[in-house]
Amino acid sequence: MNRVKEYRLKQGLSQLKLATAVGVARQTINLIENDKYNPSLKLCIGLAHALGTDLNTLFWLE
Amino acid sequence: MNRVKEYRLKQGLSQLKLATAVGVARQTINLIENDKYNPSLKLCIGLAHALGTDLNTLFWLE
DNA sequence: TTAATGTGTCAACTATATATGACAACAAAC
DNA sequence: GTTTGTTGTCATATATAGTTGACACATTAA
Repeated sequence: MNRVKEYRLKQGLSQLKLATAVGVARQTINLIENDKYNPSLKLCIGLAHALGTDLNTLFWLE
Repeated sequence: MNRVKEYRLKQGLSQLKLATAVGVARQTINLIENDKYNPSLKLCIGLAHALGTDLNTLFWLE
């Protein structure tokens, strides 16, 4: 589980807009949001920046 | 850049011990510490747990 | 109705994270 | 002066992250 979808919607972005903002394919965002796989650190950092937040907020769920 | 080496030494662990604690090869730890590549989120989370810290501390360097 | 837009998913491909095995070089210990 | 542990690095191999193109199914607007 992660909070990518929550923060994406908070910013009013579609999967496609977030994907192009971050330089990946739309499917990649979709798979991450649905926990279908395991993104790279570089992509996680890109997502955190694009969504105005940080790694812990998006991916560190204790 | 990341703080994996710093926190590994803080815990008195060798690359090998950290690698086996986290379930990867020693070379993988070595490459991450020397910024030779881009680990997966799952591995980053494993490292954070093994080193008693969190994602932001290890990988969110602003 | 038709046209957009957003999402979920599939198949096939390419790029790269990670594994395995090995070697050199150094240090500390014996 | 040779063992033992640690690190850096190489080369080859495999698993999987991420791409591209496409389709179905909604919802909303014209």
